[in-house]
Amino acid sequence: MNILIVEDEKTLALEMARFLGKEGYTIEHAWKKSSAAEKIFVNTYDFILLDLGLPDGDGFELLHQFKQLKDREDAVIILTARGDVEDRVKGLESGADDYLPKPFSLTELLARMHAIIRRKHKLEMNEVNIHHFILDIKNHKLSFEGQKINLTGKEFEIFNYLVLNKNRVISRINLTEHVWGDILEINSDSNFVDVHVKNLRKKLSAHAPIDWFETVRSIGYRINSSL
Amino acid sequence: MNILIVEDEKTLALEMARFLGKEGYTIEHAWKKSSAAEKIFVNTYDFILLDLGLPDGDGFELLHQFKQLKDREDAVIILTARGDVEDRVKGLESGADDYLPKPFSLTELLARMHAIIRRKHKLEMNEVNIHHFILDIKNHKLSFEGQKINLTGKEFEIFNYLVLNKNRVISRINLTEHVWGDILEINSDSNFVDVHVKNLRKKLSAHAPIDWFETVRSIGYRINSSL
DNA sequence: TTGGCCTTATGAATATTCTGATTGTGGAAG
DNA sequence: CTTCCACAATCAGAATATTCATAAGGCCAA
Repeated sequence: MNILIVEDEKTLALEMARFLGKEGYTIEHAWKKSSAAEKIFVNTYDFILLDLGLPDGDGFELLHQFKQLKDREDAVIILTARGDVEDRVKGLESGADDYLPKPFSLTELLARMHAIIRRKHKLEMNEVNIHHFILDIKNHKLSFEGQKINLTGKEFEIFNYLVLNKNRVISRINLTEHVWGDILEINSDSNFVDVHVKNLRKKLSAHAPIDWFETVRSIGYRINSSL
Repeated sequence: MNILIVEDEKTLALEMARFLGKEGYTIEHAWKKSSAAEKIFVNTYDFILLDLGLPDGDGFELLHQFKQLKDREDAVIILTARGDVEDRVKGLESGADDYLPKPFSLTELLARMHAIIRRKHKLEMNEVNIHHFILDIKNHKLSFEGQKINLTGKEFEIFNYLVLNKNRVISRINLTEHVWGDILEINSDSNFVDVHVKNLRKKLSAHAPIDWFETVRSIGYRINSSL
């Protein structure tokens, strides 16, 4: 999953990036409203972590601009100084998904993010069940009938993304965007996605047939919930 | 589906082409108003993505010219710099189907396109029901009473195009244009359309009679919604 | 420095598309 | 009613495109 951190306080931003990076998220920064706007218009993110007090403008304006965009799924979490009850209300009314008063613990941020994922995908827990495989989003674990399956970082991210978007075709480009983030140059006719998918499939199919994990030729991949 | 990209900024144009290409669309470019006009008069497209600021003229003029043509179904999406509220209003009044302020994310462009398809064909979702076959346009999936049917790319495109234009006769040329795009050189004394139609029919008729999938002799094909 | 992971490179395997020849068919002309 | 012809359908194999599989090299974190 890819995240945009909009935060001018660099120490905090780096700390967040480091922490979330270790959790397997792909991070991008923006220090100012202007650069944040550019990024938001051009890319899509799974999460936008938005500080309201930016050097060159109000974060609310940015949120407002973002909300004008249609068909966007990005979850927005507002970060701001404690006690601004005004802000909190205003933020949520403006369409933010959650609000986190500063200072906050990174653990709490993560918990909120997980909660949002649950909500968005209508999950009871931070687990998804696919054909008897159990994907534990929170703990980055995958198991099959109690048996643990060790996936590498990229493998997990790919599986995670495909499972959360089950029954939809996910193009390689889309997958790349969300798993690798911005890195895709215009060139990049590499096959790293295919390689990871192949390794992932190998690990999965060691436990059970995975005919529900389809290749959609010349487009991408799709995981079907029902066969 | 075939798309005409009218955009002079080549980096952006190529990026769009690459992205949409990988999503299964057939792409054509035009860098200038003049060449765009030529193409628009000669061919028909499913989508025309129109940048307003062209080197040799105003994109509006082009849009205007296009709107003079009758019996054209091409959807037009205007691309222009953010904040040009004038342009926005003018564009939509001139008969564009949607408006996308630059910069934009490719994912969003795709979402808009799907939305337009839905709107044009009065669909609730990106699905069409034909005689108990369910065609899932967005996810490149076809099924019959729960049973999945595997179509190749061309087969899917053909079926898709015929179904969206059901109850109309579609000539081979028309079909070729939309499925294959510009590629048809003077060569095409071949019967590749027939071959794909035949294969498609075979896969369909394995599930149910398809007397609603007619051949109109010396013209082309037609799919009837009611029998 | 080591071990695991990610990426690149390459060729094999597979699926799809196209070609060209051949057979089948509707319907107009006689 | 039959014949004939242009067009459509069918078929199999060649050409192409895409994906899968394997392995090696590089990078990063411990």
